[in-house]
This record gives sequence, C-alpha cells and structure tokens, in this order.
Amino acid sequence: MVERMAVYPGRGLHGEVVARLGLRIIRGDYPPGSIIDIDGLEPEFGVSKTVVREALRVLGAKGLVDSRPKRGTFVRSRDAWSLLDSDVMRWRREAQRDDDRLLADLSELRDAIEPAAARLAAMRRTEDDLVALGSAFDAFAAAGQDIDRLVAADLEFHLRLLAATHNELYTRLDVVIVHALEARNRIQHHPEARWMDPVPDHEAVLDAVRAGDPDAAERAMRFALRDSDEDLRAGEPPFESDPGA
Amino acid sequence: MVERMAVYPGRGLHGEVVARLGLRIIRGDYPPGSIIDIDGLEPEFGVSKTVVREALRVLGAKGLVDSRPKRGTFVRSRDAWSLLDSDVMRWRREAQRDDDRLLADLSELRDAIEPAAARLAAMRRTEDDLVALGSAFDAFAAAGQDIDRLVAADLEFHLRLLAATHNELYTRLDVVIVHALEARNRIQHHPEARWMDPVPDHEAVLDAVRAGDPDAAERAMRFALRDSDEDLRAGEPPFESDPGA
DNA sequence: CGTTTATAAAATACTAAGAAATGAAAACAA
DNA sequence: TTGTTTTCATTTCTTAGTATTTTATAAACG
Repeated sequence: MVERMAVYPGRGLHGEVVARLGLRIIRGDYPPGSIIDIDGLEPEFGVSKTVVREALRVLGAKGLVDSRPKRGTFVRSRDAWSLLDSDVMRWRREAQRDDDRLLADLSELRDAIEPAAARLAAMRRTEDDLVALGSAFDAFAAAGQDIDRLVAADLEFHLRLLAATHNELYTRLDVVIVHALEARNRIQHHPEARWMDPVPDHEAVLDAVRAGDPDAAERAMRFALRDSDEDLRAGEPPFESDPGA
Repeated sequence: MVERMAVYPGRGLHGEVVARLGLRIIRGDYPPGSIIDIDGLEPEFGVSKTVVREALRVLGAKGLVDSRPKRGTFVRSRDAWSLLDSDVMRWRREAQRDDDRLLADLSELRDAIEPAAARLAAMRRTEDDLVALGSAFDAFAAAGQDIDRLVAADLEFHLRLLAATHNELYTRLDVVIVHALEARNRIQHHPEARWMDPVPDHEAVLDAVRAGDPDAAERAMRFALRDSDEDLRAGEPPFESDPGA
C-alpha cells in the first residue's frame, strides 16, 4: 500500500494552530494584504506567542503569509501560495470555497500528466512496478460493488503508475491525483448512478505498460480519463441535457 | 515582468538557518533517518534554540524533517520531500548533487505540461494575455545575441503562457520552467555553439494561441521543446555521435 | 522648495530559563 | 510469552524581557 501523510495538523499544539489558521486564510477570512493581529490570536487559541510564531513560520513556508518589522504579519497575495502543496490543497478542499473550479483545474492537470506518465512508465517500469500495478489492478477488479475498496484500489493504481515513471517530479504530483479522485468521489456520491465500468480502461493501460508500448499506454490513459470525465459530467447535474422531458 | 520570489533565505536570522540546513539535508550531509542534534546546532550557528526550532518547523513544512518527543528530530525519507517546492528545488540545484538527473526530470515534465498549457492558452487567452505574450516575444526577437536578454525573454514567454491557461495549478508549475531553463542555461554556456534559432518556434506558438487554435498551439509547443532538447544534446558531449572521426 | 539626514516609534526578531507533556523502551507482573 | 506499569530522554510550550529592523515623520540643509 502506498503511504501518504499530510504534515499538518498533527504533532502537537502548534500543528493545530497551523491547520486552523491555514484554513482561515484560504477560506478568505483574512483577505490577501490584510494584517493578522498575532497578539490577538494568542488568547484566541489559548497558546503562547511562541507557538503562534512557529505556526506563522510554517504558513510562511507555504507562501501564505509573510511578516516584517513595523509592517506586521500579513496574508500574501494568492499567486504566492504554494497551491501544489499537500496541505494547501487540503485546506482548499476543506474550505469548499471553489471546489468545482479546483476539481476542474485538477482534471486538466491530470489530462496532461497521466498520459505522459503512462508513456514513461511503459518505457521504464521494473518488475516490481509491474507487480505493484498488477496487484492494484486485481484489487480493483475484485472490489465489485464495494465503493470504498474500489476507490482505494483506483487511487493505488494511479499512484503506482506515477511511481513507475521513475521520475521523482512525476511521482510527487501524486497530490494532484489524490485530491482529484477525492473531489470526484465526493460529487459522484450516489452509488445507484451506475457509471461506466472502469476496469477495462485500466486493464488496457496495464497491458500496454506490461508490453512496454509507450504509444499504446498513453492512448489507453487518455481514453480512461475521458471515460472518467464523462461519468462525472453525467453524474452531477441530473438530466440537464434533457430539459424538455 | 513576471515577479517570482523565493521564500528562504531572507527575513532575518532564522531564514539563514533554514537555508543552510535545507541545503545540508538535500546535499546528504544528514542522511534520511539520521537524527539531528539540535542542541549542537545552536552554538554552531550562533543562534538561540528558538531560532533553530523555527527553522526546523519550516523545513518540516517542506517535508524535509520531522520531530517527535523521545525520538528526536530526524531527516525524513526522500519520498516525503516536497520536491516541487520552490526552495527545495533551489537547494537541490545548489547542492549540484544530481543536476543532470534533475534537468532530465524537469524536461520530461515540461514535455507533458507545456503542450497542454499551450492548448489551454489557445482556448482561454484574454486580450491582456496576448499583449503580455506579444511583448515577451518581441523582447525575445529583439534580444539578438544578448544572451541575458534572450534568456529572460524566453522565461517570460513561457511563464506568460502558463498564466494564459487561467488554471492556477498550471500557473504554479512555473517552478518547473524556471529551473529547467536555469539548469539548461548553465550547461549550454558556450555561446559560440550557435544553436537553432528559437524565434520561429516561439512565433508559431504565439500565432496559434493568437488564432485560438488549440491543436496548432499544442503541436507548435511540442516542436519547440523538441528543438530545444536537440540543442541541449548537441551542446553537451562534443561530437559523441562521431567516434570514428 | 526640494532633498537629504536625523529621529522616533511600532512591530517583529531574538534570547534565556524552566515547566509540562509525550511516547518509546525498559522493568515488571501475570 | 503477554500485558501493564514505570521510567526518562526529548520535544513542546510558557513566560518575560531585550534587540533589531523598518517605516514614517520631522528637521536640517542646499
């Protein structure tokens, strides 16, 4: 099983402050440019100034805030935020500010990354990669109607594929896959809306990667993503395409 | 001009510690799993324990370290590092540990991202985007033999293109472009190795984006990237392809 | 009148020392 | 062996105070 771990919250009191402040900023409670009253924050969270400062350092490391003598601690403009950071992404989803737009952005990024990753994986996969991909696929196929197992196996498969590129930067884009799938699964909640069977699409990708056929792998992945997108569009606004009925 | 700003170093004493420790970790001075003696660090950097702690918080936010009671503060395994973080990327390049591999990884990522970005840009570009792209291109064409101006305009063009996608996640992948170009320019230092004229390739991209033709934009970008890669291969190992001469 | 140079103040930045909480491992008991 | 308690190293947090940086203001100067 692939392990992933978010950094914040966790690890003590200050992590709590990081999480809550980060969420607030992303939610827009403190608009960019506005100054955060850190002395007022201290009693609010019931922690000492040191903890607040450490939390702000962490948020600063993720591009959310900056602080200078005489000017104060302020929220940086949105284009300074590390939007690809795992925590920032999670806070964004928790804020549910623009979940639709986020999902759209994530999907567009997947469209670029995953076919290319499939291509690279077909060229570079090791025996271990194939074993991992194979077992993820098997779990996928064996999940049947169990939504949770299905979702987990789906994620596992795509992450293993990224890893099989043996390109660390592709591998680190796992955050895109994780949140794209989570966001999608939230929308696609109603189980009775039987979507297209995803197993054949994934099998085609796996076969191409096994065969070491880059072109086929890329093509199969494009196909799988398109099918998945269609499911999504079909799942969301019920029968929007049939207003006359 | 597009503004970019690295977060660390800067902003006081603690930023210095962050930068130096980050570089050390990425350079491999403290191998993953090893425990960092923070009490010993204190006199070494000549700062108080608080500053060391804040620096470690920042590094923790970027996935480089973690610390737990009774176990100590330790370097996390490499696959926890935020390799897409701007600072981590810079430290990696400063460490020059595996600059070749990094450049290869970056190029492979560009191959996936930029054609897709060109496609999106062709569909979504605003009038402002076209003005910005146009002036970047003009600066590019007018740079002549001035390497520095040429490099700056090149970067500007590609960043503007990312921005024209109007997809924040694509836009934030600017870090990939920035470091890919910087790493490339370091290798491609010798100016007399006259590479292929890059202006026509960029012009084709610009024209397609102007015309709102996604397919043409994607194609043109692929073409430009391929030419650029060939320049690189031609520039590095002199005449390796002609061992018999 | 405009420009440079001192001054003041507001906020962060840093230091220092100690108390509290945590959790891993050892000691102990069943 | 297995489960429970105790120990203790280490981080975590608190508190209080000092230093530094930067901006804005005002004064001196040409």
